[in-house]
Amino acid sequence: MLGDLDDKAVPLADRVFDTLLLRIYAGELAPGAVVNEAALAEELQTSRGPVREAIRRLQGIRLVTREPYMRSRVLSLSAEAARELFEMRAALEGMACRLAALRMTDADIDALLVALEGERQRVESGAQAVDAFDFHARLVEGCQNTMIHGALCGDLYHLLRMYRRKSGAVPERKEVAFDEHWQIARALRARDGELAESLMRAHINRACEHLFSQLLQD
Amino acid sequence: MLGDLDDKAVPLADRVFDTLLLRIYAGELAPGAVVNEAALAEELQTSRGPVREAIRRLQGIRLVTREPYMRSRVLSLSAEAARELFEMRAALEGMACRLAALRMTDADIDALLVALEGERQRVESGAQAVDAFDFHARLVEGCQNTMIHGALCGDLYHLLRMYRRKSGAVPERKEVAFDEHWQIARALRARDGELAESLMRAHINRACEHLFSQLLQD
DNA sequence: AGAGGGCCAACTGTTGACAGTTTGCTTGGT
DNA sequence: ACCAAGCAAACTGTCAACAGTTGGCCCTCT
Repeated sequence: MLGDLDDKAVPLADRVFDTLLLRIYAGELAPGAVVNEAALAEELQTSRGPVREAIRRLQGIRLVTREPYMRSRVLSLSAEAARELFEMRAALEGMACRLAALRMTDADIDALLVALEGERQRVESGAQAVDAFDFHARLVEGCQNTMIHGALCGDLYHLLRMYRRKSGAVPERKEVAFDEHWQIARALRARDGELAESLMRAHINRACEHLFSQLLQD
Repeated sequence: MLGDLDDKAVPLADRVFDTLLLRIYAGELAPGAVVNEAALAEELQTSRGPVREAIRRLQGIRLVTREPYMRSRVLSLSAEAARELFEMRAALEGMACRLAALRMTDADIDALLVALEGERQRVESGAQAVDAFDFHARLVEGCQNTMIHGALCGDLYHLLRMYRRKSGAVPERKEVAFDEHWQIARALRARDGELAESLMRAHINRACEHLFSQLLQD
């Protein structure tokens, strides 16, 4: 009863969901690929029930298509959908930024600035920056709106990752992104929500254009 | 082969989903009420499979809580969650408005103005305005972003309906709402996305405050 | 009488079999 | 060679039984 601490029962469907999400991230389930309940069930050593449930959840967050009786496929990425994704992100993350400027504590903002400075040194020293520190995530948490947080860090983030993967790993935008982050942080410090929002929107628009330029090289 | 046009097979799970959604709307499944798979299955003359799937979909759009092995309940409404909902709506619908100002055709905007004028006459003549004409829905379609459209007319709309129900039927805000709609439409006509967005945000904020004043009367 | 622990009922999670629909291949006709 | 109808395999949807977990009831002990 001492080494038996895994007493939190995790439903199979949840684990299958995580597995499929990882496979989509890894490109193992590439965009457009069919998602077969029976095949996955056999491969993952389970029955079709949990697999079906996991697929339905993926359909719920739009990572997999759904059409009754027709086999579902991993979402295929289009430039049009990417545009929509970034427009939605600009709307939500801009608002998150505005709210964060009103609601984050001084201590939180200071901590953010410190982390940003650490990031700068890491980038300058040429070390491969660990992505562990995520400026955007901290900001979105700072807005104190779980609904916006859930949308940005959930559904939208999954989609964004798919596009990032498609256009190859992030190539040399770290320095310019850092400057833009720094500007936003200063707006937060000045409690200027209006400015913070428009800076964040511009930042996201530039990221969008950058991704498009990568995308159109095919 | 002529009267046999219902050849679209509709899965049971979909119909159960619609049924449950309607029951939540109607208050038959009130906020906080437990949602029992077996009981619903028996009542709806089906097995637990489709019912389970429908519940999982409701959980996906946050209308029902989810916690493994624990009975799920219809979301209970809080003032905090209402604030978050309106903040998110302001972000998305504001952006939709801005984009619509850029993308709607002149014809579409004219049609919107005509419909708005018809609405005005209907309101002035005292006739119970049919809610069929929805200014917001038209606008959101005009932004040509299916992702934002899906979020606003899907998940968020379901939640909004629950709050509207809780605070009783819309009491006398039709005229003032009409004026605000008119202002927004004029901004669209002038192709002023910036103005249209801020007008829409203000409009939503006022609706939010109005709902809060109703809500706090308990 | 109140607190703590163990049992039972009800519910959720999982499984394998069965039913209905789609898809692509085959087959016959032109 | 091409097209259409039809057939068969594969897949999704549905079901009923079984396994695992939770929450409340009752019983005991202090």
